[in-house]
Amino acid sequence: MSTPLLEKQYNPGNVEDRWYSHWMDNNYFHANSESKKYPYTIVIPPPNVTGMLTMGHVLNNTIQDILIRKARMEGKEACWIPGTDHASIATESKVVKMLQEKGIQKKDISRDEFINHAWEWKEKYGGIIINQLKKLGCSCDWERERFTMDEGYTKSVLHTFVKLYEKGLIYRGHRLVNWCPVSKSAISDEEVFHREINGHLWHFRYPVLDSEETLIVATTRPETMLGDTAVAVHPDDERYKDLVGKKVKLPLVGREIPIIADEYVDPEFGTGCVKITPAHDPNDFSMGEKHNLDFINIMKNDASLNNNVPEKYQSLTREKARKQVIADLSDQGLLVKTEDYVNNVGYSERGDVPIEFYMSEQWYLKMTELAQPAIKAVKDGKITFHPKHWDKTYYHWMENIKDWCISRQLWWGHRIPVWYHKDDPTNIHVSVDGPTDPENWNQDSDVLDTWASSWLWPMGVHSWPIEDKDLSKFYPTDTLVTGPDIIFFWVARMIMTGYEYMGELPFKDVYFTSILRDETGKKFSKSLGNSPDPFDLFDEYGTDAVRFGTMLMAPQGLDVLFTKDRLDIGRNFMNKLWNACRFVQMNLPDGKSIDNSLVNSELDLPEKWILSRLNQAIKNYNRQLDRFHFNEAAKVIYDFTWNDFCDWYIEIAKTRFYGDDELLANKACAVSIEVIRTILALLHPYAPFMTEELWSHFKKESDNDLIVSPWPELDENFIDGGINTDMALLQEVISSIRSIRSRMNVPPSKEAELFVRCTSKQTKFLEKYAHFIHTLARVKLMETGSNIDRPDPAATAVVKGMELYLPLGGVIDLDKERARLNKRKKEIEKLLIGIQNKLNNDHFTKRAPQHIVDHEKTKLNDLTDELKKVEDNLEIL
RNA sequence: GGGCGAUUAACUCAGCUGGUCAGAGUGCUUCCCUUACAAGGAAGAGGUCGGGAGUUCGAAUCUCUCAUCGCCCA
Repeated sequence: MSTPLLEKQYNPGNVEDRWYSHWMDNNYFHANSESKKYPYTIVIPPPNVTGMLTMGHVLNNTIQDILIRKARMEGKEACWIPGTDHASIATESKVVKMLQEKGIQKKDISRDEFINHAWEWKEKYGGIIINQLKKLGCSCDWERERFTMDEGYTKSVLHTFVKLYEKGLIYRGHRLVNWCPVSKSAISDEEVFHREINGHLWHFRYPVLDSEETLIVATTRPETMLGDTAVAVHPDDERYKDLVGKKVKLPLVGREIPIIADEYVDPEFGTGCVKITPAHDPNDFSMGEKHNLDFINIMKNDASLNNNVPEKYQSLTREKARKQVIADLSDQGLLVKTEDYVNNVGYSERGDVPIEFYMSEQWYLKMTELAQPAIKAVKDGKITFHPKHWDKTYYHWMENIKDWCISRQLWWGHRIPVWYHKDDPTNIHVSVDGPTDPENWNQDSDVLDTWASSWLWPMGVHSWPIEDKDLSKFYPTDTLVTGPDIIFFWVARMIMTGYEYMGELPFKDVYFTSILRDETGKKFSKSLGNSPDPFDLFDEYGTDAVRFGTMLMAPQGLDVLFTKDRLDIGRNFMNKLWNACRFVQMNLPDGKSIDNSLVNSELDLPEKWILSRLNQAIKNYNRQLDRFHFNEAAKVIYDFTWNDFCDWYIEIAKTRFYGDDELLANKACAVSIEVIRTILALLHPYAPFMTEELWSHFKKESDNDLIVSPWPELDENFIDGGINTDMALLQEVISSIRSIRSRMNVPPSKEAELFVRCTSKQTKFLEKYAHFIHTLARVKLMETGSNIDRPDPAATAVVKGMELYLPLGGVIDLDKERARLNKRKKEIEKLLIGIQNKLNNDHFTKRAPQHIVDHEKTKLNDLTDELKKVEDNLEIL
């Protein structure tokens, strides 16, 4: 342990990259599928291949790293499989934009050319987030890194499609989809979010054919009237009963369309008379099917109007078309009124524009059957969600699951493995490798939804569908750590594929992380620009401090209001531990090694106490980690290190180091090192870099690097309630004296005298530890005993029946002293009333457990005694 | 409209199986550059645990209800 002296401050920049390379060079992250060790596996939620590290990634991946590093230290075959996904829509839109900047339009180049550009883009930016994860310290098995468009993974995806198709679960359907006019693709329900928009409700007059009458319809989307094929009223609505079966002449278009009756119409809404546009509204769509109406699609794929509307409106954007329709109806006197109206508009998550409901041919996957085993797995407790309450959200979605539109009108992604015969397009070929005579076939031009590839992740990262050692060793995985926002997209679907293909769950525990928000409660997002760049934070605070600080502030299952000020806690803690180590290192005896076995020799109270507290900390720490309470585990190690070890034990150890008893000093040294080594090991998963650096100064020669050192073992024998009580008494005595000194403004340099009236047992105790009292409270113990007279004037404190007197002569402020004693008196009286009420209650003494009753009795005695002493002292003043 | 969650000190939050004077960090006040650390040390002020009701010998904790805020779904 003759390492160079630590610097006064911890400098993260100097150590982080060095240790990461060292770990990589030693292959510590790699998991061996031949190993006899019990596996512990995590698959990373694959980030978007062209994405950048966000604070959300920091939170999420730190948790995974904590789990995997702990498992590794516990002697498991720890395997954390990293990778990225191809993020079909996101990547394609980035590539389209990049090409546009170069003056290239997507429509002007071939599919192959576009794909080549996309791969170039992926090669250029794809590695960034991986390197960022390395900077964060993630101990992933990089040899196992996967990308969802790797050759093998692609085979898995296509294989799945073929299997599901053959099973009859995949079908092609012509229906309304959520259409994003920006990416010009269908999107799933989950990719649509709703926004409240202050819009209008327009009332139009439609003339009834062969009649003087008119009907008034109300709509929030006037432009769609160009596609109306009916007007509907409620069958029981007396106002319109006579009109049902007649026709209206659609203004602007001139089409004659029927007036139909349907119970779906709400007579209370608007005029009770609604326009029906089956090709552009889901409700109208089903009504169209029911009443056999015409379906007139009036839009192109960018939501501008097509040739199915009068020439005047063709090619107008939907916004312009709306204005024009309103103006024209108004000119013809058919606009009755315009009301303000708040409606909920669906937006495309990716394009951030209102979606259209658009008729198109898409591939769908039937979900109900797949969902059943997945529901059961959670119900039976085979898969546990943390926090638990997410299971309700999960059940609700799963039990009302709808068919999944899995095709996307994009080029970047897994192309659907379906071929249509050139002579007869109804002749379909479905296979992974395609037809043997490809010249006679056209492949479907769509690609699969990205989630239809990432739902295979826990098995697809291996060789599935080929069984091999990796797959059998590392499937199922143990824990999935992800955000609750993708519970449907990803988590639920992985459980389905797990059961469908492996016949087994994909993971046992799912930990849902907090959602990070800024100080004002807004979600961190790129578009708002309110998310700090993690790398600025790493530079400013050190990566370990960011990791630790983030974990400390992330409560389970709640949102986190993130401010970087809160990382100060992390940085200060790292510095504190660094300096505690530095101090111990400075006090190592020159040239001699410390006999570690001294830890097990006969020890004095402070040493026994710190080892007792240490083992309690190990116990609590393990417990909090086992139940995925990462913030509370962080707090356990923080409190122990700072409050017990630094504030008390090290201060006591100083008296050993500066004293003249070499054996005591050596024992204190051995115990300090033992404690430090244990703290470093426990903290390593949270703060891998600094702990490894410190470990290199404190490890025994025979020790491995910390990352592969054993997890600290809990020894319950060290946990000793009696020791804790004794030490608490000593601490209370010292604190009380400090409090008096501070209250009376006694300068720290001045030593005071202390008289104590107490029992002979307490006398023994105080005399035994007089040295600590002297050093830590800066008083000289003068006299103790049952018949000590109170010096006058003196400040007093009552501690567990002991009366402490500090004769401070002129510095005593009698008013302050009286005020304080009175305050204490009131506190005690209030407590006593509470206790007496309990003890006078027969129900309490009869029904409460004996130890609770006994405890109340003890409290009664102690407080009564203290009250008397406080009162006595008040009287003297 | 349905579901989930939150409400504890000035701020941000812990508080597990109901029981041991309701805790932490930050901020605030006072003192201290004491030879590990001023990114530090010592002491201190500050809370009818959102309101109401109930269960219980006993409720921050369990139940109901109301209020406010947030999220998800339709």
